[in-house]
Amino acid sequence: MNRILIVEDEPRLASFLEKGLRANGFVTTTSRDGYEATMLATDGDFDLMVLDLGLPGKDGLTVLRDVRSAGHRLPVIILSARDDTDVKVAGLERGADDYVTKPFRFEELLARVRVRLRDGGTPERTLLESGAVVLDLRTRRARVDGDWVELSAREFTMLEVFLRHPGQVLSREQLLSHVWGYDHDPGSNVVDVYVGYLRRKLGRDRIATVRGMGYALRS
Amino acid sequence: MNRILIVEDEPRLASFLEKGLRANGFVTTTSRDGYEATMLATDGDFDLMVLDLGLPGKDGLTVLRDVRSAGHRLPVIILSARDDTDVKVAGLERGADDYVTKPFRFEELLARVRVRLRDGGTPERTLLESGAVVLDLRTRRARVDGDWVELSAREFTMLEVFLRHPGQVLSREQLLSHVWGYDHDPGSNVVDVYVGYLRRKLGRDRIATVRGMGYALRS
DNA sequence: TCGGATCATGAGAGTGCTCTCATCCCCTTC
DNA sequence: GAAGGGGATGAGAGCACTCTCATGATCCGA
Repeated sequence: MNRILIVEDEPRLASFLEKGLRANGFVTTTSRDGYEATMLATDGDFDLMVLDLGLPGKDGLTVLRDVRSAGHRLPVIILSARDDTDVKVAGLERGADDYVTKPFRFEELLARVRVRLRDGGTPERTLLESGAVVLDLRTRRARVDGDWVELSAREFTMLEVFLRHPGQVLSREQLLSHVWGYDHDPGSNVVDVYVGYLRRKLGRDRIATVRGMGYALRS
Repeated sequence: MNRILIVEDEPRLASFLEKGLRANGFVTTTSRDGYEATMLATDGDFDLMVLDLGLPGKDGLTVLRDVRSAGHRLPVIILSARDDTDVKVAGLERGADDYVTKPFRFEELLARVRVRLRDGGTPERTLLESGAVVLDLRTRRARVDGDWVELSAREFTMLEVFLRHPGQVLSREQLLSHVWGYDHDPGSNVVDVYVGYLRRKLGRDRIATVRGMGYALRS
């Protein structure tokens, strides 16, 4: 029986979270105030905190910082609005374990709550990076110079291959087999096309053409 | 430095696996024969085995069974053809840890290899079931009476909600908020439509209509 | 500088997913 | 058995993704 602290000021969303988590067997306590939330998280024995960043009064990130600096290691999942991307990154760097972007499906939150309660110690590797390019393996998005970019499935896999072979020149055949599978038509120029797509999204110079050889990610 | 035993008779695929795994820092040994493979897996100190089911001579499943009955717990990832579904299930039940369906992208295999090498003890929960319906959380497919069914993202989430609330009657509002999010238009009949899609795929009688209340999964 | 090889890219076809809308069906109740 | 409400479903719009093809641009060696 896991205890979850919900920190959310908007009544409709708070109730949505309470109902959903309780229906799934969790015990919840809700606070709509940053100061109270800090006390509860510090004093009470909660197993996890769901924390909205957009609180009036004491800000969510401040709550997080205070709880952490009091030495508490309980897992924290942040709820943030879709567009404050810098805040999100800052949240993760300052000690949040995960985040969900509003508006979200309940099952999405639930899955992350379960993950964080399951493996107490193992923080999953969700970020791959090289230079100014960061790839979030979970959300399938990339961050380039601080801006988030949405990627399609193919684009994502291709960038993942580049990031897992940093600086290396990858031939079209290698990319084909890694991204498309081992029995794909070798006459296709689909690799070129997707390099083009990635360049459009990541920036022109991020992927270098090595004439006669293939492509390489610049770092 | 992890050692991987590749058991694959088709030269092209064997080479594809060798190259890919080596490029990612693994040490590989390849065997194209079931008898030799059993010996290697039993004697040698491998950290993981990639095992093709479609071997000539001694069959892959037999290899797996023999290795297991010799008391070895090394992680085994099975490669199987797309359509022998019963074999696949049987493989998992007889002691394989994971499987990949041919033809596969290399990154897919790689991800699973990494997972199996990371958490030595924790078998991830990847199957949800109720009665004759089994949902594979990883591949986003459902098995109904032994047949695999492909699901779209929405269909998948919806079935997941049903399976996580076994036998329970779920209102349209509950389904809307769980599957579509908390701020979705309540006047939509999209829930009805997706129940229809699921029925088409799972079988007419799998989801019961409770007039005036909502829907429930039959078990 | 010229020409061929190599690469880049716009256009567009095909597909699957999601959702709305309107109509049809069926169940219940009187 | 008729009426009304709730549910089922076909049609189709809109969209994103994937990939091919053809053309245009660029590079590089002779």
